[in-house]
Amino acid sequence: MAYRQTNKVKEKLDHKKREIIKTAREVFAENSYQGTSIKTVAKKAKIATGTLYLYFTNKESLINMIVDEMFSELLGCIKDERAMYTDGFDKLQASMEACIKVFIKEKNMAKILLIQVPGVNNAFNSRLIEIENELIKLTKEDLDELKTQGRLSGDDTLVSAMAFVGSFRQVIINWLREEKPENLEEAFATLMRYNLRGLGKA
Amino acid sequence: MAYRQTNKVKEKLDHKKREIIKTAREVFAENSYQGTSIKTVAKKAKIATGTLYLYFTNKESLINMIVDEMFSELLGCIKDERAMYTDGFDKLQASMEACIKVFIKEKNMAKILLIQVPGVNNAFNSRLIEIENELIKLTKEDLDELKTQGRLSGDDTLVSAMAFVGSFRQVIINWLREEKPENLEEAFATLMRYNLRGLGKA
DNA sequence: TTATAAAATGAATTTTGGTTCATTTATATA
DNA sequence: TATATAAATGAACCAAAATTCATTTTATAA
Repeated sequence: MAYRQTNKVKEKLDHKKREIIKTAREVFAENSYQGTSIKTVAKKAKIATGTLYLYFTNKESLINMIVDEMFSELLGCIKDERAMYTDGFDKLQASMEACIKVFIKEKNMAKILLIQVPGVNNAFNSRLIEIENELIKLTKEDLDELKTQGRLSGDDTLVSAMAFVGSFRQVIINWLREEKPENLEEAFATLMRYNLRGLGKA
Repeated sequence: MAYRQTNKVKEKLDHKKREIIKTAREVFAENSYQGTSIKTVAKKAKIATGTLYLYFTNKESLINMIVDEMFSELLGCIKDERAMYTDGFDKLQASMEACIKVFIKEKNMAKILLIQVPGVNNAFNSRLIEIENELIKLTKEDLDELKTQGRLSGDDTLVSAMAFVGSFRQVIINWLREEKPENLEEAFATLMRYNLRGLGKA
């Protein structure tokens, strides 16, 4: 044999793959999945379109990789943050605080998850919806626990969990779209108070 | 001249245009804007693809017409319902009740407005955002009024208004996507209580 | 009834965007 | 340095979907 991939090259390729993913996240965040073309991603990543296909078998596998990463990144942060508390209300707060932290740090992820989500028509979107539902499920579990402890109003915990998540979601979306409210951290405190009252914290 | 459009024909054309719009709403609601083809719309409306272009200059003008109509239909209902009350809390409730009523009656509208929203850079998508922001604005006005009356907690009314609208939005989206909660009317009552507590109704 | 113009048709054309592949460039070993 | 193989290129290819247009059908008025 006259050639075998060396470590240096392997690292270079890895780095290039990360570069493609990073660029794709930016492009998907601005336009939707259906709205962005592979050619655009390739051009922005400064590679030929054919090169992209050396790293990903097709458009779908690229977006799948992105969603998989976002999935574990976000839910990982949430679970880490929650693990620091045992009290139900604290865990609730921890979940949303983790979300906000990640979204502030990774605005592109927030845009893909919250703005570009829409229809359920392709595999990509249904994965995104999965993340959302997972968060609602976690929230509902906290609420059920608090309810059995008698520390909550008797309302339907599923609806309450959706209201809880939805209120955060809306504020974050507006922040992403038009920088209103300007200070998301501050809004977070307001939101937390709003929802604790809403839940009927006893 | 040997031919001039008569009233009977004019009416027939009008009716056909309505028929196309109605069909398109159904198709756009199921697939997204980008996901539906003109041919599908035409076939479902039982006309040739070319015929559709006699009524709309292109795909975009069709969706624009649809969004324009939804815009006035929904906001019209909201304003009508609000006009029946003077008290701030009543007006708040009236807004959301109007939304829910319209969405239950016109599920296709709800799906297009809340789920099939495509990417950000689309002209008609900004109209959708307009509707959402208009509702938040109306809500904020109610909250400001209530605040000056000292009937509300002192929290930021913009964030509260977003939380308010967002909580409803989330529940309606889940209802559209997976029929959970099953009974939207009942969820509405729960949501209303949740938000009134959240607002710090005094 | 017939001539004329409107309305409708759907196959043909154009556009768009994902994917491939023959060719070129870079890298590693002898 | 020469050679074999990996990696990269981007024009060409292909499929799907938007749009057009030559032709046919329908409606009006003389």
